[in-house]
Amino acid sequence: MGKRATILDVAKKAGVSKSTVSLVLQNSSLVKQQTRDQVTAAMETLGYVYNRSAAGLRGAASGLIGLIINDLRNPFFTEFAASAQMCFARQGYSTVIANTDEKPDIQAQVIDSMIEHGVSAFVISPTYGGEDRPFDRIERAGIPTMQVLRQVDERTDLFPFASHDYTAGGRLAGEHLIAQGCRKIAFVGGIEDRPITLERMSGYHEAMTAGGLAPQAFYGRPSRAFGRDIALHLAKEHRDIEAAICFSDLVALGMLSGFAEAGIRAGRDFRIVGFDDIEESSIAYPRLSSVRCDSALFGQNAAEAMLAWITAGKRPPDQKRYDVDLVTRQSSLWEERDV
Amino acid sequence: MGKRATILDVAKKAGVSKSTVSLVLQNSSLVKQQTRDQVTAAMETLGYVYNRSAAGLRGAASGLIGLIINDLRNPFFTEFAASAQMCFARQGYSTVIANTDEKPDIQAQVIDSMIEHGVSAFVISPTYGGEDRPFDRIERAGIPTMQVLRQVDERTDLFPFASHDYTAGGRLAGEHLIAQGCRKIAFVGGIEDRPITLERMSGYHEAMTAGGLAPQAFYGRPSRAFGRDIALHLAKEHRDIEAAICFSDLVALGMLSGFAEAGIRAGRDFRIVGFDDIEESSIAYPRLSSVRCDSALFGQNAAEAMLAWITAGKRPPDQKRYDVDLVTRQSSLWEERDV
DNA sequence: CTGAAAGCGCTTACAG
DNA sequence: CTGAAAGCGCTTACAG
Repeated sequence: MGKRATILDVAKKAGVSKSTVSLVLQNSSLVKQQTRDQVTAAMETLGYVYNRSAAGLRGAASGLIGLIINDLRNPFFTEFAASAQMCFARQGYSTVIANTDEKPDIQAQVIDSMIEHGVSAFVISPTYGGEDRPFDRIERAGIPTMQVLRQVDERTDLFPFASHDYTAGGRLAGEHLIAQGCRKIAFVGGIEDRPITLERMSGYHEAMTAGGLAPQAFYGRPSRAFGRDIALHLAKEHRDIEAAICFSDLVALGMLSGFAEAGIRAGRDFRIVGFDDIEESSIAYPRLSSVRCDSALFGQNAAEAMLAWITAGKRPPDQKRYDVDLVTRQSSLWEERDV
Repeated sequence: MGKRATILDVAKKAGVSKSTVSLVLQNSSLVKQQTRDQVTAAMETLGYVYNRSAAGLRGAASGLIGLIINDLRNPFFTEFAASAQMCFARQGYSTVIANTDEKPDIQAQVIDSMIEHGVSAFVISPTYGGEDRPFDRIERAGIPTMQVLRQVDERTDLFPFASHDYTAGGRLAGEHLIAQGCRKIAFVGGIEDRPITLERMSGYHEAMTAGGLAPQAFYGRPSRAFGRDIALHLAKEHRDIEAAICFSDLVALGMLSGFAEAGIRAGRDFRIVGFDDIEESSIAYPRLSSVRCDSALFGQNAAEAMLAWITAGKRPPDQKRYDVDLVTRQSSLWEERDV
């Protein structure tokens, strides 16, 4: 295989100095086109590949973005991560991704490791819990960092936060179900007292209060399995409840499955609205109504915000909430023509 | 924020030479415990972080693994990627992940970029198609590389291939449905003529031939949407077909949804077996029978094989097929007690 | 067990 | 527009 070619080899081949080669690499306008072409040709024939370690040592940006996700298996986060990664890739940035699986110690380890690798920026959907403040290491390293989807560090002036306007989403869902004539509407899923749960519920509370109705919550893991279980539970013990706003589509899809099992017709006997609008929701049966938080778009927005920060120095605002909207489908407004 | 501490600072603080600090970093046994402790303490108080760029320049392994996935949004691959990444992380390796979205040009770009970053190894679930052989750049760079789940380069002596024993899985599924008394059994989903489709079908063909039955295939994208559409199609045009083996669980889950919509009771009126056994299958309604290809375990196995290669020089075998088994659930063997 | 020295492949002022 | 020189923070023989 031989040794990898260096800029010195390229310089010799092209008949210029190595500084010139370096300048070509930076796309500097100091080099005239003809020289540039010679150098490029030499790189081509030598099979030269840029050595980023060497560049990094001398102070150049690594072109590596650290993307840390609390639960990469959840399609909501997968979609976000994949979209952000592809947006970074289009701009020539590579993305180091790590799944922390909601474990603070893994998150701490992964952050340290990425700092060692010299990531130019962090985008983190963090894990809750853990002893010390997880971002302190990052702060010391002075690496631009955005927290997304979950805010765990209050210093948003240091670590700007971006998420969806969940409160508005919960309100839209609540108002919609009330407009459908539902009175007993439950909120299903989400870990009690977590910020996201509180946000998603707060809009629901507002809508219920405005309608003079009493809210009611069934907390639990935001998983299909929980949704299924709660549907079976409601079918047995709470036949009075007419509708549910779910913490996430995963929960809602699980409820769809559970109601099917219990012989209850979702959309008719029981109305359901999910949260997130993942791809599956639009083809489930019945089609699932959901508060759309466009993950793909959000991933792209977050990536672009970060790129603007590290390339143009434009720090994102401390807090940014992206709009959501309600997509109504069969599960909350069955009509005969849908059959 | 000040400048980041270097080994020189640590050495001064600990009252040793910088070589000693470096040795401590390598966990060398040449340094006695007391010295090691002093150095470690100095690193602690200085907030020293290891600079991998510098180390990489001097020839040390980067500790970076390149993981390239053709479709990161598909839970089958997400599960694999997340599991492999976490396995690498446990051994102190960071993982650069890229989703190629089945696009050969993105794959080529991503490979180049990762080579620049000096990844120590590649694990690739490649994209089909594209002009030139995508692995040639890797070969020149001499980076250990495994192709997983899809074989696109015939040189498995250079790029060992690991996957599941799909043929056996198809056979198990076929034999099972025949044993259930089905005669007209279709194969649904998968792009025609792709190696994986051929593998998954071949076992089905074997089983059908052995049973004196005629195979029949409906090709298509391995998505929920396709499964839903084909179920609606079968319900209208092919009421004679009694059962289906699906290319993937995604297709099978889509069929479940489509049959529910068409008023056909999956598991009773029509039997279905999926492929992959993703998490959702065990809680879908009806519970989906599936050929289990344990993605999480496979991801771990692949990661461990790669780690053995780069740390102990043990190259994986040219071809490795991991066993699969059939998990039978309601969708293929409904019985009254299941109700 | 520890220290002094060279060098990995780049980038960055500084001259010319 | 291009060249010579220094140096980024490590690792690696080589002495001691």
